[in-house]
Amino acid sequence: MLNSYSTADKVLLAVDCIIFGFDHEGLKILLIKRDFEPEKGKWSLIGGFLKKEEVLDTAAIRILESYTGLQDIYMEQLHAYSDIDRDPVERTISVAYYALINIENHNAELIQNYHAQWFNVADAPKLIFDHDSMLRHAIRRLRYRTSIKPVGFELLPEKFTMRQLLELYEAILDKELDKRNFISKINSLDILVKLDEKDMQSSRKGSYLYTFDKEKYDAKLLNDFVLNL
Amino acid sequence: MLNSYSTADKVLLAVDCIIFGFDHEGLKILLIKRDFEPEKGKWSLIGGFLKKEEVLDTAAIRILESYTGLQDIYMEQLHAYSDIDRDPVERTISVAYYALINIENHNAELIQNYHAQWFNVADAPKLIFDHDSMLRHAIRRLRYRTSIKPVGFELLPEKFTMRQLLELYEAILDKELDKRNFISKINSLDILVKLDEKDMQSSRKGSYLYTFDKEKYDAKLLNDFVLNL
DNA sequence: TTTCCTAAGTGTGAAATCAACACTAATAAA
DNA sequence: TTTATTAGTGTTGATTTCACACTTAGGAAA
Repeated sequence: MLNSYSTADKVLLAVDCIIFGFDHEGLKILLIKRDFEPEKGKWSLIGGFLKKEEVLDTAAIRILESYTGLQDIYMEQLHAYSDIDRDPVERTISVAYYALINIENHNAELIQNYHAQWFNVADAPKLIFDHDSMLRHAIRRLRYRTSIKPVGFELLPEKFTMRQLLELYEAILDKELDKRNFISKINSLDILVKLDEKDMQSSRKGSYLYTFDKEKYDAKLLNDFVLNL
Repeated sequence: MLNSYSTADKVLLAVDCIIFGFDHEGLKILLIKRDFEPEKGKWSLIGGFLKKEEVLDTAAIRILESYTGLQDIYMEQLHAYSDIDRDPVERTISVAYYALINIENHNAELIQNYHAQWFNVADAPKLIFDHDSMLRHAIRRLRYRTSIKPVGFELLPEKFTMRQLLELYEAILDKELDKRNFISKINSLDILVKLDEKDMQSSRKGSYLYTFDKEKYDAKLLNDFVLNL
């Protein structure tokens, strides 16, 4: 009987988290060294099993915290991976989630205590199972998403300079952008507020700081505006 | 222990299929009347349970065939749904898939034998569980996808007129498109072949038939070209 | 056979957007 | 005071998008 709940197979359901971070060096990915078998000692995405009475979104948040100490990170669902032998121990389907976070906002020490570590996306080590393919997939999605909705909220400090925003986009898209064109496109979206304050770290002259205007940003988000960079 | 395979919960994993079809009346959705409890007799997406030794993509194809007789339909994964009580009988996570098919290419009688039925997307009945939300989500995805890659292969007969293609896009996007602009944009993609044949059904004058140039289409598909309609 | 009716087919110009491009200004350090 | 460094700022030509309307072909009807 096709539809019988009682005879249907049950499977393990895992959640894997693809955490992107950004700092002055570029776009990074957070990995952990597995401390259990199989593949103990190898690098891996942050993952764990879904609990029976738990929603996937929540599981992703819980699992991420349990392995890195990172709290309340908003993640988006990427894809469900179900190759038969993707996990050699037991048949496991994995739902991957991804997020973008500001590396500097999060306690580096804490993350280290958990044996998690940031890698430049470009030179991440080989990962276990099908995690490399998840990562590739997530990068593609991130680039695409960047062209539909502005990112930045999650990746930059509350106050940031135009240069930081530019570099963030360059890191995500992996290409150089024209400074003037970039600034005018961003300004035309009308989601940033220019502050009176300057950041004096970056140069003698100092550069103005901006913040996101959360209200305007949210209002615009509803209709997936396109940002052609 | 967080990582123990042996103590992790196992859950039922379902697959639900959102099958869009197109004919002269517009965009439709294929639904079945459930013939088992719970919600017996209500309209529902086509769904079933994943088998233990089965990949999700394959399960989607199998389940669709088992309920409709439709064979080898290519579907894309949409999203995994995991609300705790989404299925009142037992904790079930569902991975939704969607596809676009040409209604006329598929045996209407066969579909009926299985108690499946086409509905205009605009006036589909209320569906069980969270299927309404899956459907809304799928429509959004379909519209978005339309702007990145041309659809049509799956939805139109092998030979079709420009008007049919136009109407397909209008149905998916739910807006009117300018005939001349549409034609020149489609032509600029250079993926259609104009045949010497005319379709005489539609008018006295008759309109030229086209086919997709599969090779050119595939070549272009690789780099997600944007089609701004 | 002529007239009529219907949908097919076809091009242009104005407006908006995109992409390329380089110099001046401010300030701290030397 | 000079120097060195990054911030900040507009224009132009090219391209793309959008709005828009008349002619043509051919079957149907008279």
